[in-house]
Amino acid sequence: MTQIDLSPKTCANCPIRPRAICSRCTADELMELDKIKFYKTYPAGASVVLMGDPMTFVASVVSGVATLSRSMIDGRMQMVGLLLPSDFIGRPGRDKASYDVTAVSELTLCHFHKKPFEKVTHATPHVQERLVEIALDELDAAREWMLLLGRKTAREKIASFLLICARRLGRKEGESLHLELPLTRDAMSDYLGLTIETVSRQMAALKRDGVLLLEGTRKVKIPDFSRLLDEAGDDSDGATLS
Amino acid sequence: MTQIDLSPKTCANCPIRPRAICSRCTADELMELDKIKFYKTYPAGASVVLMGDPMTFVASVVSGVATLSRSMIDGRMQMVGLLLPSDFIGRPGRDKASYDVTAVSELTLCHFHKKPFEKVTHATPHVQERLVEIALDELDAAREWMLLLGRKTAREKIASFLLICARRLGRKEGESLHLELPLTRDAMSDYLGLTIETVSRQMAALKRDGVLLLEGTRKVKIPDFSRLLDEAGDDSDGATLS
DNA sequence: CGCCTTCTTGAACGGTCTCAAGCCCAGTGG
DNA sequence: CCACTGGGCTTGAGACCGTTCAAGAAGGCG
Repeated sequence: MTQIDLSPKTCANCPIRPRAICSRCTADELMELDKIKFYKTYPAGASVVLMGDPMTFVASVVSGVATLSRSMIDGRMQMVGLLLPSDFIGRPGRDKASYDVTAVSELTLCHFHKKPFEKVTHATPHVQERLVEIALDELDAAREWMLLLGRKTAREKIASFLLICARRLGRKEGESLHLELPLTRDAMSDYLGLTIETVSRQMAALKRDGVLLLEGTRKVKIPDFSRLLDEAGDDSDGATLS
Repeated sequence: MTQIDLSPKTCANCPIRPRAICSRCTADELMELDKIKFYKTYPAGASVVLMGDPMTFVASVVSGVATLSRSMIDGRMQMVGLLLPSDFIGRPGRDKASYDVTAVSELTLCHFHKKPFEKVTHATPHVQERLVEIALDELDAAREWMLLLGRKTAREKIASFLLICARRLGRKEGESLHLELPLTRDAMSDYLGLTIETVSRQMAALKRDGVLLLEGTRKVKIPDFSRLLDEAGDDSDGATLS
């Protein structure tokens, strides 16, 4: 989980450029952004911001995994977003955080001070444009998740989660698909609106039924991808893998 | 529910201007938009678009209520958005509908042909800017809803729904707050991730406990707003009413 | 009036949660 | 080497909340 990247951090060799907020930027625009950016690495488990905190920056995930979550006064919590490399954190035009952001693995962010970022935003339509796309993509993901939370069974929820992970993190090896889960069972339960016990039981059930193989608790093999699709209950949105 | 508006439909007397996609536009920009817009009214119950349909337009809700929903092959469905006047439908840059859009009351939309709208979007930063805001607001609402779907009890779900309705549709009359529910029990159940029976039972329970009064099935009085806030389980986000 | 549709109410079932142990494994210290 | 510890995970038994199935009430409208 703890990968050490010794290469210098510059826009030129940035691994997330193709999908990030700056993907459409010209060389000139990149230089503008470059002036106001800074990198920071958080250890696993660290809190990046807490709901209600003043937000003085926006950022892109460069490496690692973070979660967005909301919680109720009595402690119940629901994860509302999973942030993987290239995902964007923060909202221009709002000065208080609407969610808790937590690093679940070692996490490196590319920060922009918010005020200057907003200026750049107004001046460069390419950033604004990409921001609309990102926001609308996240909106689609959130709504997909609403269907999962409101209507899917525990088993379908687990299968859907594996599907999402497989699409973004999986690697084909021969016939089957390998992936390493980015979350603990506990975090999975927060994501899926379940308890940790139910997550554990359903993982066991899917294993028993041959939908997946487990190596340890995090490494998963999917022998038959279409089987997983069925289990997730989605009306197959094509795209076997990116 | 069926209001007939005989006034001529023009941007000049548009009731939703302050919040709509065009709210920031200058007179010149409005004229550009005016060229590519057209109004259309749908009867209650009509389908506006179905998931997967080609989307040739985007639109704003002028009057009436519409819902966004997704459904699974076996018929389970989850509402993922409630569209009230001034809300925006559609997504520039995508040509297939991601959800079903349904009119739940008589519904009037202000349509823009998508292609020309996208051009205007690129040319006028004010529209782009407002689009980012709208998308991010919807994202916040969707994530709030995820907390509700994943973690709240049936009773809390009903109370939260009433709260949302009260905030956007309620009118103070003396001490108490009056509002007319925009949805049937059935649509409420789709929204809240419940069954219609549970909705009915919990409405009855809230009535029994004095949280609300019912006149018929749609007209609701809230004698004590802060009581409703408690029942919803939210960490009071201030804003008693608009 | 009868016939819709919408809503309410009741009884039984079942999926998920709660509570409580116990397992596995890595790390630590004797 | 072992014993101990703590975190993450699994497993079991029972309770509970919301669903399912079924019937009936309340309007709206011919």
